[in-house]
Formats: sequence, structure tokens, C-alpha cells
Amino acid sequence: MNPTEEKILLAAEQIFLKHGYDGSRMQAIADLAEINKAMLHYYFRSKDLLFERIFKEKFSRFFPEIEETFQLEMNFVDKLCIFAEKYIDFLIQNPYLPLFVLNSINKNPDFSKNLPLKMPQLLLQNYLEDIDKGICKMHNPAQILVTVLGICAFPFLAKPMMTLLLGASDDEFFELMHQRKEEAKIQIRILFEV
Amino acid sequence: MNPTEEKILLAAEQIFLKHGYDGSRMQAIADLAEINKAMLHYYFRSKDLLFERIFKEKFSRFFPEIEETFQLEMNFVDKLCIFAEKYIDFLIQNPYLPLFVLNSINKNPDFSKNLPLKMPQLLLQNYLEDIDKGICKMHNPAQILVTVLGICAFPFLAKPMMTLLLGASDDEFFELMHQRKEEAKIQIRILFEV
DNA sequence: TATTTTGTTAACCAAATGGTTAAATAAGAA
DNA sequence: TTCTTATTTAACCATTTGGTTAACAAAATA
Repeated sequence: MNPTEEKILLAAEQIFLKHGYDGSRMQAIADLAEINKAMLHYYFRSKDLLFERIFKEKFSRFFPEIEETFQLEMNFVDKLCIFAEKYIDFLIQNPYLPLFVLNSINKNPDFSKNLPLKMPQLLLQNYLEDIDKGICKMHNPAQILVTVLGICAFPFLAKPMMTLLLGASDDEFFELMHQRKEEAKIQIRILFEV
Repeated sequence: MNPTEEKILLAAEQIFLKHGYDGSRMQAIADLAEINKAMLHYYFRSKDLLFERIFKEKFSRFFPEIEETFQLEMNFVDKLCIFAEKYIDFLIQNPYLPLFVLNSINKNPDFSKNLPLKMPQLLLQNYLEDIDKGICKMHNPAQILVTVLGICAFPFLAKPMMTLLLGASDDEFFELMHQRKEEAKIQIRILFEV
């Protein structure tokens, strides 16, 4: 890929992730990429299209491919635990991601309608099998989804609020998130294991 | 209060809550309030000040006064349950609130620094008493805060995403949130009760 | 009633913003 | 080298946006 194009994408990612669509300025992206603003339009036509490009990539990362984990020979709850740990680790590397994705979906729900997502089905299928075996507690699958995702992602959505409430530094927050991996696994077991 | 001022505040609340600071237009607020745009500046000087006015009120509601609940003669976990149920009920009436508040804090952390908040201290104090009595499981208080808040607020942050993933309507979402009150109480008990 | 204060409007303004253009330069193909 | 294509730049443009102003209307006060 063209090095200019790459610089643009890298800059756009940073700006959009931090400020969202409305809060981002094309000039700010150009400045960060150290290129002329016209280049943005040369390579990506419009703000909308550039944003779309970034959003799609971020969206797919926020709903990761979970097949590797959920096709293992293992019970549902163990899989959830593995997922949670890996996911929180990923979010530690991408703390802005959740707020960005939720805001973007919120602003334009239709936009993400056609994006591919097999996450829920695979999860559901796995879950029902273990219900049958009687080794997993009965819940509304929608509640499971929102609970597990919330355990992992909410702290990152609430990061500025948490540091405010707790008077914590960024480092302390990330320390808390490393703890959170264990906390998440404990919670998942206690909630879903028989 | 002046009826015009009131119309402005009501309109500003709706617009800001839905679109955030960056996504909101003064003209949109004026249109919704059915007044001239100049009136906004006549009564509130600037977009910043108008936003500040709305934000402060919303902020204080997002972190509700919990004294009434947490000063009852009751154990910590029971209080958490009461809080969760009341809070989810409140969020059902104010579904946009969490995303708005978190975004606003995220955009301008300094802004909310001086706002009064005795929620965390009161919670902590209550918690430590029950730890002493041995009727409550030991956790990092920061994790408790993020967990309980997450259980209640995350579904609303994720509302557009949930309806997308589950293919649910708005009505079905709110039905899920009514269920969530029970789910939340179950989860809180199972997590924190000895 | 006369006068001052308060509330309201339309027209206007400057800055910011997404986007375009025409000319210049660099890179490839012939 | 020469010609064509791709890349880059500075200047420019139209629209939007927050904000102002000056004239006007409605209350309130004297």
C-alpha cells in the first residue's frame, strides 16, 4: 500500500478513535499524518468514506472472531473464561475501542447493519449444548451476552469516570484492568457454572 | 423561570443527550424549542455554557444521591440490590444518559473534576462494615463499583449494539431491561453474598 | 401616560470546515 | 529521452456554525 495512504489511515484511526466522527477534523488528521489535506480526499474521497474505512476495521475487532476459542473441546463456561481474559488483554491494548464503536453504532445504526457477525450464533449454539448436559446454569442468552460483554468492556467505557471517581492515574487504571481478568473469570464461573 | 428559558433547556437537553456536544447544533436546539437562535445566546451566552448547564444536571443524576438507601439499617448486599433495581428503573426512563455522561467526561475530564460526589465514600464505608461482620465477600472496592455500575448501566450503553446483535426492537429491549432488574439482583447476591 | 427595562427578531459576521481545482512535481512506460 | 500517469501542493470555494447587532415589541415602572 502507498506509504501516504498508510500514514493517513494511521492518523485517521487515532483521531477518529479519540474524538469520534463529529469531534474529528480532516485538518487534524492531515496534520497528524504530516500531509496536505487534499491528500485525504485524493485517497479517500470524503470524510464519510474515510471514517467508514476505519469504523469497519474497528467494528470487526470489537466483535472478534471467536471461532478458534469456541470450537475447542471444552465446556461453555471455560470457553467464556478464556474469551474474557483474551478480550480484556486486547482492550488493554485498545482502550478507546469500546466507546468508539458504541458511539458509532449509536450515531448510525443502519451503517453497521450489513457487517458480518457470526459471534452470537456460535455462542448460543455452544451454550445450548451445555444446558442440555446440565453443566451450565439457565439464563436468557441475551442476558449472558450483555453480562459477559459488560464485565469485559464496561470498565473501558467508564475509564475516564473511574479515574475520576477513584482519583486513579492511567497506570493505576491499567493495573486494575489486569486484576480485572481474574475478577472476570471468577464472576463468569460463579454466574454460569452449576 | 421564564417560559422561553425553560423551552430552551428542554430542547437543549434532548439534543445534547442524543448527539453529544460535538454532534449538537445551536440551530437544532432553537428549532426544537421553536424560538429564535439569538435567544439561546441571550439566555445562556454560549454553546459551552448551555452545555455545561445540561451536563451538570445530568451528571448529578447519573451518580444519584444514594444516601436514603445506604443509610438504611440493612446489610450491604441488600442495599446494592435495592440500588440496582431503582437505578435500572431510572435508566429505563433515561436510556441515553449513560452514554452522554461517559462521553462528556471523556471529552473533558477536567470539567467534571469539581462536581460534588459523595457516592463512592458512602459505598465504601458501608462495605467495610459488612466485611468486618463477615457477611460480605472480599473484593477490591474499585472492582465492586465497576461491576455493579456495569451490570446496571452497560446494557444502556450498548443499547444500539444489542438491538443490532439480537435483532430486537426498542420495545423488546426495554422488556429485556425489566428482566434485567431481577438478573442484576441475582448477580449481585451471587457475587457479593457469603 | 411617559420611560425604562426586558424579551424577541431578522439580518449579518467571522471563523471553521469539508471539499475542489489547477498547476507543479515525481514516477513509469514507450 | 519523451510522453503519460500518479502524486502532491497551495490557493480557493461554498456552506455551516457559533455568535453579534441593531432595530423592534412588550412589560414593567415611574
